[in-house]
Amino acid sequence: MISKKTKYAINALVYLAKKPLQQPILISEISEQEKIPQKFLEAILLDLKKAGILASKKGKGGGYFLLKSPNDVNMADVMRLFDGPIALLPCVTHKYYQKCEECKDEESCGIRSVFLEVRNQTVDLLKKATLTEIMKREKSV
Amino acid sequence: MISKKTKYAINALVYLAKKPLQQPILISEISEQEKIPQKFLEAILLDLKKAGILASKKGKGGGYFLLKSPNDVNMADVMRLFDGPIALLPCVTHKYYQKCEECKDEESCGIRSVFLEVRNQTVDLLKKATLTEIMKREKSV
DNA sequence: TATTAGTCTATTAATTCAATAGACTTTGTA
DNA sequence: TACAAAGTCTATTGAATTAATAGACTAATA
Repeated sequence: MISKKTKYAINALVYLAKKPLQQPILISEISEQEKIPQKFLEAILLDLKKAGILASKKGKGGGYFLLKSPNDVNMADVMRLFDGPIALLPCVTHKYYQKCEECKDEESCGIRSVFLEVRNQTVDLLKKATLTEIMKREKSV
Repeated sequence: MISKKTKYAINALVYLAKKPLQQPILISEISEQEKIPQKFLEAILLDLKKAGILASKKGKGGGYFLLKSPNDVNMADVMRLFDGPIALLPCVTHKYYQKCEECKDEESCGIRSVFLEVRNQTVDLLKKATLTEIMKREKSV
């Protein structure tokens, strides 16, 4: 399961992606519309800003807006930002790699082979799932 | 990430699958060979027994052995047993289904659509990953 | 009947998750 | 220029989960 943080982040991003470019949206608006505790949301948006996905404007008339193109924001990146690795086993991640204690030879490990395949497929799908793609899927029903 | 419990369970199952049918294997042996804390392993094996995957024999000459055929034990079932749902979102699981608070219409939700696809692909792969399959992959390198 | 080996219940330490509180800083505008 | 709006930062907390440990109990075999 992904954390609430990640889910909230995705909801907020989709919400912002539907607004006009560069238009600052209040945290309080996102919080109310998407039913996300405001203080919690503040931290999330800040992280998304630090990651270069969002930008913000302070003071009156301020708020958050998408910095990256909705085409360039995918679910794999968002999940990694908040939940860490997507892989189900540490010996199968790229950035957070950790060797298994009990494993003699990693290359010939049947368990690893299975979970490597799962990871690759999942990452593939999540990378294709951009904000644009998510909005497209919404409309098509 | 899967829990250590699940990982230990898989390691223990693969270990048992390599032994002769019906031959009871000591908990202590599995614990040592697979580097799993013995007390922790006891609980795991008990759960696998309750799930009908393993059987045990008490007293001298006792131990655990596979009850199901290695062909019928797959990673999806094992993961579900210890870690619960495989899906990344509650609105996309079968048995643990929960509606999203903020979602107006589930059928047309673009986020859900993405994560449903991820879930289905993952479950597919994990169901094919039986103990037999894992052992086959080990040899093939 | 002693010994071996699995079963059961309870507890604990550590970590992570989700949320909250409050003070601080920046900025637009009256 | 001062006030109010709105984002930023640091700290804390409660709950839940994970990983592991301890110890008493029960069943089976030689």
